[in-house]
Amino acid sequence: MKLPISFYQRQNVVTIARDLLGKVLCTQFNGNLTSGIIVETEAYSFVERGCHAYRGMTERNKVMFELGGISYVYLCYGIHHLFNVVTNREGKADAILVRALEPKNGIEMMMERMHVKSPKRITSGPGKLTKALGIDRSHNGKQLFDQELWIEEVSKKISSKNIIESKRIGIDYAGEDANLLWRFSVKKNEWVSK
DNA sequence: TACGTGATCACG
DNA sequence: GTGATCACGTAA
Repeated sequence: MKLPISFYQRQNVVTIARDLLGKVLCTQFNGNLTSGIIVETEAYSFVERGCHAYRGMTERNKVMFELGGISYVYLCYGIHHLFNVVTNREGKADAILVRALEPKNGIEMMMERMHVKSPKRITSGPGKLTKALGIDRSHNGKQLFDQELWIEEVSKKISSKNIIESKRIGIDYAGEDANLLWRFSVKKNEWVSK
């Protein structure tokens, strides 16, 4: 079942980042379904320095200010497309970076997109999973309740004792806010990024 | 540890 | 316009 839009429109981005673990991120382009179980996320909120929206709205981050339930995809280091889920109400610019997946459907297609012959660590990192699922900036601002890009709920939920909290990666510029334990990952899951 | 890579942002 | 910066990944 696709997650309802109300899932994304709650106000606590940290809670939603935890809740996303165990959900399934899916894409379907030209009939090719690819998906993976979300095993690592990071929360970002406009109130703290780690967030792109901290200094207000720009051309790049404007979709973060829209009502939750859409994607925010941007190019990082000139090479990698990073996929985020926009949450909260209009004007409250929060988002969750999806950092790693455990591959589920369409593994052959993912290997083809990655130009590799083995699925080993094929979706273990935020730049890699977008490439494996075929996500790029053309999907920025897209509704997460549609035919090409969505997130599904599966029966089993990750219990809180199996969730590891840690500091977010690669935001040294954020000062004290870099110490927030807003990165969440599934304990002992081999697909978590290194 | 070092660096490729190009859009973006804050200057003027 | 321009230059510094960057929510990564790979090689070494």
